[in-house]
Amino acid sequence: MLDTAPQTYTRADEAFDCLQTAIVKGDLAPGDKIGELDLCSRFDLTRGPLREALGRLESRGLLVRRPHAGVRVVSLSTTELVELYRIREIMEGLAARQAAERMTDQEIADLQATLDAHETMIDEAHGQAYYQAEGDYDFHHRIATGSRNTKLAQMLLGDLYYMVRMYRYRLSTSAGRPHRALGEHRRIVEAIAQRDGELAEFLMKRHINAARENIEKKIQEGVLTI
Amino acid sequence: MLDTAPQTYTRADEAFDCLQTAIVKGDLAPGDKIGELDLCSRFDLTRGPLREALGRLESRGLLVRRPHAGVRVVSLSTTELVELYRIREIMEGLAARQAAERMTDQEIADLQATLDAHETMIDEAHGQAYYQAEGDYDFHHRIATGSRNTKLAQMLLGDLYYMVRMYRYRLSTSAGRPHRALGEHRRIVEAIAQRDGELAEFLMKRHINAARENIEKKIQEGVLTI
DNA sequence: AAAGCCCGGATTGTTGACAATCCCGCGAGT
DNA sequence: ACTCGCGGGATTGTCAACAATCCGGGCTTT
Repeated sequence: MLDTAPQTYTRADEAFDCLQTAIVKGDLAPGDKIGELDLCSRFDLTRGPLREALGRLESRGLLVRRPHAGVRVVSLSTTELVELYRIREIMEGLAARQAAERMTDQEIADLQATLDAHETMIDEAHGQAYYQAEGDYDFHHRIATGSRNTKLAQMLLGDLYYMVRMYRYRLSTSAGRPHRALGEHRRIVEAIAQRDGELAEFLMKRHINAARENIEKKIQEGVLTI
Repeated sequence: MLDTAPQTYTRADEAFDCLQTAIVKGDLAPGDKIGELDLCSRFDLTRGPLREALGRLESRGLLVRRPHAGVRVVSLSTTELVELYRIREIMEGLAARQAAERMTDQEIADLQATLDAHETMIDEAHGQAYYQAEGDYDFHHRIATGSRNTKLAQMLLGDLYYMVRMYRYRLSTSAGRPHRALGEHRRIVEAIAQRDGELAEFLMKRHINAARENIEKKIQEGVLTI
């Protein structure tokens, strides 16, 4: 047999995925105290694998656990959310630079095609910010893996993105930003296509910085309450 | 009773700490395949808490696990080790900048005192690189926490440092570097004391960059074989 | 009346046994 | 002789019961 790929999928992995998506989608809101038995019945699991999954999620910072006192979904303060974007800024900047140096021509072509798809999606669905959010995630995902930096991709994809997405559904990317963000994406890809790592890094950092300022503005306006 | 502090220390935490230090100290070498029962008897644990700890360590990237096939200590390639330093460079740079903006005067004074202690330690123990390594860890540790950036500190202290320390004992910080490194530390602290975040970031990035070049040189010389 | 203490109930942490899966050495076939 | 397939054995994944610890309501006390 030549199915070297999927190995097997253990119950703990299942529990991990279920919980992670539940947290990201907002089914488990930040600050919620969640009982182990509740989770077991909800996802049809037993406590063994569940506890292993809880350990992993705690280690990634999505859950906080106090011994004998239960486990809660992490609740970021506004300053912590902003700090998260400061980290994203530098890490994605590095990813963009290394992606410009290392992505294959095929990967770059795919990336451009992805942006085209996003553009039609945005044009078709006015204000349907959901697709934009998913598209944005896809874009950053490809660059992270394109960096060929294992640990960097792991930290971005495994830690930061889930935490960002968990808070993003609340502010439902503001009206004007999708078009502007798409333009920024385009210019980043251009820099990558020209193998200009320095420029790609600069543009990516500015892109994330703009997103951060957007969020800070919303917080100050009181639109975004955490 | 007013012992609000230590809560309780669960067996899984114990397992986690034991394994982590065993990996960092080299008792469990990279690439080793480790059986669960071996670990249980070695640390006097049972498999439940152990598996939870394994999950956490896997999530942090210190272990790799294949379902039904056992768990191995992660083994970094030379390029992955170098990439790790690229990540450290930008993250510690950010930490230094934010530390310059946010550390208290008391913390800065303590940091300077720490450096004085390191200096006497280095002078006393010629070539005893171990203390230098620990001192270096202490220095970076203080700056990470001084950044007041929760997630950043968590990523540095929880993920990157353990991985770096795990490989550091092999190259036993080269002869000339301790003094030079101490000088670099001193200048970083000066910048922090003057609240010059930009300079602190620049100096820290250059400091880590030098460490990376040092390692790359060793690898090319064939001294450091992974 | 407000604050502090204590106890019962529920939840978490831990354990040992059971079932499913993979690795390794052996034999058969080419 | 080398490759391929196949059990036996060991190891991992999973489960359900046991023990330890924390939270909330009622009571006493000042």
